[in-house]
Order: sequence, then structure tokens, then C-alpha cells
Amino acid sequence: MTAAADVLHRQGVERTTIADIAEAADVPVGNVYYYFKTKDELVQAALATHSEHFAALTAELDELPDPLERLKAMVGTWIDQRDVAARYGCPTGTLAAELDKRADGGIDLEAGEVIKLALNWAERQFRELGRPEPEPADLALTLISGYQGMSLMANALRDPEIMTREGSRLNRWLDALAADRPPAPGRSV
Amino acid sequence: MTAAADVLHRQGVERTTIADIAEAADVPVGNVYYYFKTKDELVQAALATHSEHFAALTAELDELPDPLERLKAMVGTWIDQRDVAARYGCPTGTLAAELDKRADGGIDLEAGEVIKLALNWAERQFRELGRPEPEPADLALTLISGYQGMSLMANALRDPEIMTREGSRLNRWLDALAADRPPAPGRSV
DNA sequence: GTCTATAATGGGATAGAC
DNA sequence: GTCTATCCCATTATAGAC
Repeated sequence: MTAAADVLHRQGVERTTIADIAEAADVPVGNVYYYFKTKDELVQAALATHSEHFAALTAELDELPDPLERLKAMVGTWIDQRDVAARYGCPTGTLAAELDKRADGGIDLEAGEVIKLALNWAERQFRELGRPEPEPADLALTLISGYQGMSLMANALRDPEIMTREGSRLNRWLDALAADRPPAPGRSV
Repeated sequence: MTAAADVLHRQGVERTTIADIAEAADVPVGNVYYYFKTKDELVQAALATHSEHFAALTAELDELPDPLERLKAMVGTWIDQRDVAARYGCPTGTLAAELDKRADGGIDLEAGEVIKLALNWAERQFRELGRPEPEPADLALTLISGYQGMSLMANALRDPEIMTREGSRLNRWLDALAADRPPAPGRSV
């Protein structure tokens, strides 16, 4: 599954052969088919890997006491990943874009579910920040959309510095938002 | 070329066969090969079509006297395209993402050139707005990155309303910038 | 220039020995 | 459960008639 997630991220779904994944996992081709009946199942496995990765990351960030610090730490991980983003884009985002080109109603929306995990996590942080306005859901959309945008731009232009520039802007934006928040007693849940 | 650009946008490069393009253009397969020696040449033709499209759009917007109005009109065209963006993403952005998965140093960076056209146009508008700070190039990156982000999110979640929500935010951000208020994307005005 | 038929290749999926 | 050999189909690209 790790090998599948990795190779599918680097080469994309359509340009990845089962042989590629088998080679990366150092097993023969027939062996892959013993565990995954179709190529689509390998894609789903990669998606599940991304979900778990994200869950592990947020579990770690949730240890931080302040939602602002959590959000900025998330932005920090994005900036840290700038080189891989500039070369291959966001693993989930590029996968979603590729799957959405399919006509069949198969797994093409499952990548969206992983992105929703990120949206929901971010929304919780904004809600804890205690800003009723704009809506936490809108702020979450702006943040995750910002990440997807900067990843795609960095990838298209092959320039990791784009992640740094846009990441800093997001951090300044978060700071400005938090500076506006009501005093602690009036903080909503 | 129009048929190629259209089908490649909807199906993606890898899932599109020459037969698909031939059928869309209503010509036999062999005929396509008479004008385009390889599939890659069809992809390049699609990219050229996108460039021309963008050039025609900006030529029209450049008629507007005020750079702020030009920028907001551009955001307006993005919002107008919300349904197609939600289904197939930004034509150039999704193409760039797909081409960047290639290992060969072929046409994989040419989509980036088309995106640079958008960045340069936006940068000119911000420079004309007369704001020295932040850098017009950074503002352009934020704007185009915002468009790519909202397109990908709308596509991944199959929700055109995301284009409306994020598009409105970009418009408020532009207004705030022009009014020389501190830049605060996400802030409702 | 237009079209049909077909060659050549690559890769998803399977059979079956071990 | 592991691995090799192979089937079969889709697709790129070309040959050659008209």
C-alpha cells in the first residue's frame, strides 16, 4: 500500500502500471493481484494511506493547546513539503484531479472525501478560535483551497519557493484573524 | 484543435484516445494523424488553444479603464465558469497537473508557460493599481493560486458553489486592496 | 487531402505450477 | 501464499487505396 501510494503520487494513476507498483514493493506482479483484485483497488488503498497519514498528523497537532498554533503548524508542514509539492503536487489533490476525469461513477469522488477530512479539521480549529464571522466553514475552505492552489502552482512552475511565499501569506492571514478574536471569556466553542 | 482541447479537458490526456478526438471532430482517425504526427502534438495544440483563449479574454478586459475592474471582471469569468470547473476543473490547471506526472522532459512544463501568462497579466494589473506593498508579483500569485485552488476544490467536491464562495472572497479582497486597507483575505466586508 | 484496414505495442488481468 | 508465463484487449501509429 505504501509503495502504491508513493508510485501513484509520483507517476499518476494512468501512467502507473501494476508492474511499476510490484517493482517498487519488490514483489512479482502476480503477487499484487493476490491482494488487490484490480488496479482501482490499489488506488483506493493509496487513498486510504493518505487518510491515515492525515489522521496521524492531525492527532499530533491536536496536542497543541491553541487552535491558532495548530493551524500554523499545519501550514508549516505544507511549507516543509515544498520540494515534493513542486515536483509532484499534493498527493490527494492531484489524485482527485485525475480521478475526476473519469466518466464512470466509480472511485472518482473518494478523493473528495479525503479532502473533506482536511476541511472538517480546519473548520473545527476556526470554530475554536471563536470567530463567528466569517463562517468557520468558509475560513476552512479558504485555507485548504489556498493549500491546493499553492501546491498546483508550485508543481506547474516547478518552483518550491511558491510554497514558501504563499505559506507565509497564509500564516500572516491566520495571525490577523486571531488578532481579531474576542477576549478569552467570550470565546465560543 | 478545438475538439482536442475540449475532449482533453473533459477526459484528461491519458484517458483520451485519438479515436475520441477524431469522433469529436467528426473525422476519421487517419485524418487526425495527417495533421498531428503524435498524440503529444495534439496536447500542444490544446495548450495553444488555451493560450489564445486567454489572450482573447484579456484583450477584452484590457478595454476597461480601471485595473480593479479588470481584475474583478476576471474573477467574474471564473465564477461564470463554475459548472464546468466543478465537473472538469480548470482546463490549464488540470492539464498542468497531469503533464507534471511525466518523467520525460517533454511538454510537461509547457502548461506552466500558459499559467505564467495569467500571472504576468495579473501582475500588470496590480502594478497599475499602484500598490507597492505587497509586491505585485506576490499579489498575482495569490490571485491565480486562489483560482487554481478553488477550481480544484470545486472539482474534487463536485460543488460549483465553491467557485461562488471563494470568488466572492477574492472580490472582497481586491476591493480591500484597492481601498488601501490592510490585505485580509477571508475577511468579510 | 480523405479514409479504411491493419500492424505493432503495451499493459490489465488470469491460469496454474510450486 | 508466491511466482512465471501468457491471454486478450485497447490504443498508437502506419500503409496504402481512393
